[in-house]
Amino acid sequence: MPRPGFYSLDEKKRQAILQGGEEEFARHGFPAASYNRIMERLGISKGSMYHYFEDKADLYRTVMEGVFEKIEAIIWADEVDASTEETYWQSVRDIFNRGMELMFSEPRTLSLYKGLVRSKSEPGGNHLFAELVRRFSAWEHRFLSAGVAAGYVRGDLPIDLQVKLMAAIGEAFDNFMLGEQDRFQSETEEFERVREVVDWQFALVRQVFAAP
Amino acid sequence: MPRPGFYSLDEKKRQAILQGGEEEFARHGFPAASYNRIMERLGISKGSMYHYFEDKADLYRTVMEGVFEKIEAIIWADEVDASTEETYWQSVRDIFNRGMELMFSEPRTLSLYKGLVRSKSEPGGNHLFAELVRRFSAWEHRFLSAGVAAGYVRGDLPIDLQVKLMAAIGEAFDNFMLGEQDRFQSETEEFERVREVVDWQFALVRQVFAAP
DNA sequence: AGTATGATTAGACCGGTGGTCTAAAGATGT
DNA sequence: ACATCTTTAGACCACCGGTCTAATCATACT
Repeated sequence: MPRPGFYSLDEKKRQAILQGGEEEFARHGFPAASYNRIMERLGISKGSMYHYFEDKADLYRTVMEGVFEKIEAIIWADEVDASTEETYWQSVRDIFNRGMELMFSEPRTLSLYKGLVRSKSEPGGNHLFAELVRRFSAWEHRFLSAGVAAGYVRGDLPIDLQVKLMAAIGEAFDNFMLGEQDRFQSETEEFERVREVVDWQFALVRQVFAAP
Repeated sequence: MPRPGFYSLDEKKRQAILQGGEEEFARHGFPAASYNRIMERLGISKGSMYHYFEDKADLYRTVMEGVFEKIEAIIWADEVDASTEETYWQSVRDIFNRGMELMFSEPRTLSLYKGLVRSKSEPGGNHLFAELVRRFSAWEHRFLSAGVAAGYVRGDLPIDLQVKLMAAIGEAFDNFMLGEQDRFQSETEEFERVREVVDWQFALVRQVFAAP
């Protein structure tokens, strides 16, 4: 958590700091991001920065709070509709679509999110952000549980495993798209391709997680 | 590639260096591994080390060559038998079993492998080991292609995507096991649990990749 | 007005990182 | 014995995250 000094700043400066952090962390990921560089680019002295935040990880967590709220507002806006099997999978489909939109409207936000998810399996100080990761995956946990409870999602595999599988599949598709993205001539062409791949992803997810 | 100086060393010293690198890289992963620490623990001066290898990444690549050979020898020992659908999936199953054995007999080798696979999607200098990652995934590519050619593996998704999916599913299961591993009282108990989870994994892989 | 309190600054400093470079020592061939 | 080439140790560099000090500035209280 940020130190009190951070909250006594005016809104504008606070936003500037968070934005500066976002840029650096999105570009380099947490380990390679330079705290010194963030201060320099913001024109804030080291002393002040350590007056606002405990350390580099503290700023990172604070930045990720904002990311979390954005993603929560956009992707997880609606509750899952588990009234029928079709409405349930339609809800899942909606989530995928909103994720796709986010990829175009706020690629940096998505990049930050992915960086966090990736960090969970790193050796060394991976426990630093465990709590944050847990918060992020809580939603996925929630809508999968709802599916299991309603009998639409398979119950033969542990929920935790299914959550990890869902994230892993998403990452595989993301990486696949990343490898393709220099082939596109126009943004509309890219958009069409992304829509096709998201179709595949949704079909696969339904195939994998649907109750037999 | 190591400098000539490395190859003019006697076998014993060369092995000691590679082993020292293995330990450090397995414990901390490439980014957090300390090249200085490796030299200290080996009792080799910095000047010498830079006479043997271009840089930290050079040693890492060389270490990973050895890992690659070990994995190739153990896991990919036999060619896939695509004569019938059942022999094909049995081949896949064998690969999973051998991977499981490796997890117990040489956890460090597997840890190094996983560290490399993880690095592929990191921002920043991820391209450093792209060639290495390609070599590692070549085998998976090969046996999936054989499956597609024989009509046992689905052809509606690009092979590259399927390879990534296979790796992602493996990672998800690995992470799941990692989260469980402190619960076990005995090694036989752990072994039983691992066997169960690998059963799930194989069943899921067959479900996902089998041609419809 | 005077003074205390806290915010902010620049920058020295610490132990660590990967990487460069120099100068000496060791080995080798003639 | 001398010159050449290899190998060595370790000083040095810029950077990292983080600590600390001393000086400055602004605000608020007595």
